[in-house]
Amino acid sequence: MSEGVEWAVHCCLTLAWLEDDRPVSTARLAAGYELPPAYLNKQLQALAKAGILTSTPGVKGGFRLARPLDKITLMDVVTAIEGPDEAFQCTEIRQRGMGAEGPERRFRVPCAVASAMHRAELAWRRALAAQTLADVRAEAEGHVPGLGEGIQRWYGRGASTPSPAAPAGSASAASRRPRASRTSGASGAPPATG
Amino acid sequence: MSEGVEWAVHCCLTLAWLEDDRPVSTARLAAGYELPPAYLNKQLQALAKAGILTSTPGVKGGFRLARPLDKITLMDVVTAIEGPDEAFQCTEIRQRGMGAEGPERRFRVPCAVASAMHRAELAWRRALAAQTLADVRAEAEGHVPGLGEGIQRWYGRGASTPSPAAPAGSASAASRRPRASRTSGASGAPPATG
DNA sequence: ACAATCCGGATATTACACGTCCAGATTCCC
DNA sequence: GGGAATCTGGACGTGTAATATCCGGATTGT
Ligand code: SF4
Ligand code: SF4
Repeated sequence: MSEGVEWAVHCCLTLAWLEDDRPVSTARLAAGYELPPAYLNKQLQALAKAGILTSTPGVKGGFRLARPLDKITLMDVVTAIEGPDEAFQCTEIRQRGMGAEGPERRFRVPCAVASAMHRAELAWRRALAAQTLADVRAEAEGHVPGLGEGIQRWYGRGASTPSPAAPAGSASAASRRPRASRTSGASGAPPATG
Repeated sequence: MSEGVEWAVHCCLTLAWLEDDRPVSTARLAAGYELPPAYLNKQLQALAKAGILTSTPGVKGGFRLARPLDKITLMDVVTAIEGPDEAFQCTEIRQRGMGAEGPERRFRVPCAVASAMHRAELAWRRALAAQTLADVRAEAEGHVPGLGEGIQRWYGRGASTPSPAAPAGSASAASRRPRASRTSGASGAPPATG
């Protein structure tokens, strides 16, 4: 699964925590997590095309949530970023080699391998669709009570002026951080934050 | 998911359908599905290292099932080929940018995003672990009754001599078939065979 | 008018799945 | 014993897709 999913979930949650219907630009969302702004913009565009975010152009434009968090499931976000294809893609190797003789038999009958994989995929998708971003937000706030306020403070919301300079070090040495190698593993359990 | 999973499942089922404890070489398994032999060998080695197959070297060597089909789950095969990593890998973007201030808070508390994704992954793994290759085989035979006998015939089993020449066109124009493009989609439902 | 922003495509870079090849070890058959 | 067939494990090459950047165009606020 591409890391764009993680970015997308975090951006949606951030937009919700701001509790503010003013749109937030790609640059500011990217600075909040030190992500490459141009690439993050691609993911946000995908979320907008999927109807999860709405985008407004112009100098005070940006992105905002298209609907409340409890109407956005994790399945929505994953599908918007990853596309609709299933993980297991059948290559029809069964029709090759010893199965490539007469087209008489083995046609149109459902495949046991593919349908077994399909059942597992369905279980995954159901589990994703059963969890809304509101659930995730609630669980996160249960772990870290001050979360929303901290984010609002970092974004300078609450003050009517949109805070001319970014409060912290802004975006500087952002990109070129090679995604943590999958083999190295490092820490095991689901790590910090919420 | 890599196509090696499909190859692995088909090879295990084929070994079971042969109803014969003589090992089958990589070359013959590859010829049966027109797969690149050297690369299929890599997948079979992974299955052997996972304890699903046993390999015997030597001129009459090859691979055979290490245990009966009803003791091999789809989860076993997928893990053997794909490795143990979860699909969603957290990059800890939460610790960057606005979250990179003091190490005092947000440490060691479980992550809501990661654990939600983890729950979905667990559902997928449970669904895979609940289906054994024996189930898949039974479902396949329900769809195409003559399956096992046809495979045994193609492999020349039943005749005590291991059939000096491959019955059909053997392996010739095997590889270089670009895996069906994921975007093209083509047919929708789980396709033919079993 | 100008600046900030989104939009969408083109392009570059990098990681990894895919595939080949080779030297070594083991076993079978003559 | 010698040769052939096979597995083993690693190095290597290849091609595609994920990652990342860039630019021209359109839209909107000041
Ligand atoms: S048996 Fe199923 S998984 Fe295998 S090639 Fe046929 S359709 Fe694909
Ligand atoms: S909040 Fe969860 S998913 Fe996001 S960076 Fe932290 S641990 Fe990873």
